[in-house]
Amino acid sequence: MFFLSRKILICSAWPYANGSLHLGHTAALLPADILARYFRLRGDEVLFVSGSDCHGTPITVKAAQDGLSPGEVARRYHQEFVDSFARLGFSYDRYTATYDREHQEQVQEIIRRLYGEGWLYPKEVEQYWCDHCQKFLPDRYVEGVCPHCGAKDARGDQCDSCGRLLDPSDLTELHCKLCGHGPRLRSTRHLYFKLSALQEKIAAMVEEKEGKWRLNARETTRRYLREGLLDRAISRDIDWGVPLPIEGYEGKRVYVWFEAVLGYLSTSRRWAAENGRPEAWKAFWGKDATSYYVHGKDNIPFHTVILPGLLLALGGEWNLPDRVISSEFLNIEGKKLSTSKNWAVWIPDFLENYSADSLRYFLTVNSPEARDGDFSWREYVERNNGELAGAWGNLVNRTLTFVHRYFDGIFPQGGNEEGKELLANIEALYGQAGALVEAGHLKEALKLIFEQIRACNRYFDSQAPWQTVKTAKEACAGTIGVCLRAIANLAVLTAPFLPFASAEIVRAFALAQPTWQWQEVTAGGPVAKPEILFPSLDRSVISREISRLGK
RNA sequence: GGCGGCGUAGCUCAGAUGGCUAGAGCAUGCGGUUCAUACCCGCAGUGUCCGGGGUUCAAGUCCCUGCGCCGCCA
Repeated sequence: MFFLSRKILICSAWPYANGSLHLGHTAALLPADILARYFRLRGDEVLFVSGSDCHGTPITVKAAQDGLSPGEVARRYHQEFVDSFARLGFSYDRYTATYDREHQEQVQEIIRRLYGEGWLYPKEVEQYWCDHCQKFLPDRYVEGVCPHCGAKDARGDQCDSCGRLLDPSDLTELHCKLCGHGPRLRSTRHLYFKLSALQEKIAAMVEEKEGKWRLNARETTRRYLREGLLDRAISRDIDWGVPLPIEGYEGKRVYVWFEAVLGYLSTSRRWAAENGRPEAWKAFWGKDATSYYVHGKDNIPFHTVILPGLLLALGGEWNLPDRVISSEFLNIEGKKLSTSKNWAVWIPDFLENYSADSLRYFLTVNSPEARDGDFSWREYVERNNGELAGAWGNLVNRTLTFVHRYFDGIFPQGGNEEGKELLANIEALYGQAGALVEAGHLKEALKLIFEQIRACNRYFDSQAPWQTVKTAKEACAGTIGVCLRAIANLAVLTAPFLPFASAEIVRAFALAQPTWQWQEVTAGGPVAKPEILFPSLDRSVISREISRLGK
């Protein structure tokens, strides 16, 4: 069959390396891995990149708290992220860190170029300076009394006790978070990016991509455009980040958000260089490629305004974001996730006791596209036991157990009319579910696949092979043959979503290199019996896990 | 405070461009089956589609307004 291989670029957001990965990150980033696995199965060429965001003020805050250097904090969490993602089954082609030298050099090169071409211009602004510490203070390092609730030690960006967003100048009795001395305003010079000049081009992009971005991404971007794009400072007076490579700006660092989105580009180039084809990345960034950007809704403007703005400023034929998959937030037990209150489920912890597949299943099937979702342990346990273990795991288990008990583990010949219909419906899923996945509707795709899993269980029941095995062995063989072929294909169809379980089934059937199309399994060969794919969870974990939240 | 999104069965969620007697999974009740991880299958429901106005032959779907949740910005 004629098949044109496409270039698919998948960019998933950069988790911030100041704490462990939690369920919120996973929910937002998971669609990227499902897409990557799907397109690879289809035979498309995929470049799936991301990395750890290792610079910026919050990391220096965390470092000060833990008595470490910012670099040590970033390295520690970066290593942990690499491990967590591997165990979650995330199949990045390249996962980097923003402190890597290659990344820093490329960011500096881009900044030099933008500066040389007049896209960056200097501007004097007033900022708080601490004489005692001899440094400019980021907003959150300026503390004082909150004008709204009177709390002491409100941060300059936000008051922790009343939750309001603030400007440092709102506060009274200002003091430096580090030394307690009073800061003063002092003028400083920053480089600004001429985003305002790109207003029309970015507006044109939004129209061009009409219907391909998630609604929240499109509307948020339109809102920014309506308000008019503003030039943004790309530099910061801090000492942890990529140094600005421009004369007169020594000691200043690149604002993390400009740097992190450029990481997609720098990581793509590194991937290409490391694979011995230094030019290979270009095809994934050109107009013939299709790009997917996957992140949480708080990241929208960085991907739909700033990154396109930088690419447009760089000139040339860049492909701007085709598909933007911005997920909503995930609540935990009905309450907003909060890392500081430990109202969160941490990935390293979660994976000690529960499987990645069951989490991938839950997050895919349970997260709404247009509003915040909810993770509750009760729901998680019930879906795991009822749908994953009960429907899919049990279908595999009952069928393979049957084959081993009555057919010596050999794939039997045969089929029947009802079976033909079932198999035709499953074959149709490759097209139906595939189209949904490509459009970013992962949940609908997975639900469609699970309908056929249930249909297969129904078929098994209605055929009652446990009876025909005694009375009509040939009919029984036909039934089991149909179920086996159904399972082999359902295993491929679920592979992007449940990679670990699928791999086991594929191994059991000895399918060589399955692809996203009907898999013919030859009768007469042996079928192995895998272990239980999805262990049932005891309901006691519900109360046990809930009681650990918030402590 | 300004802007945007959202508010649908007990629970978690589907329902572009208005035509539905409003759906799915789970949970609940009843029944069947025993190959299988007390699993699977069948049947049965249940909903002032957040409240209040309006447009229309027709509104969960469009408009206005109130309430609530979420995000962004200042």
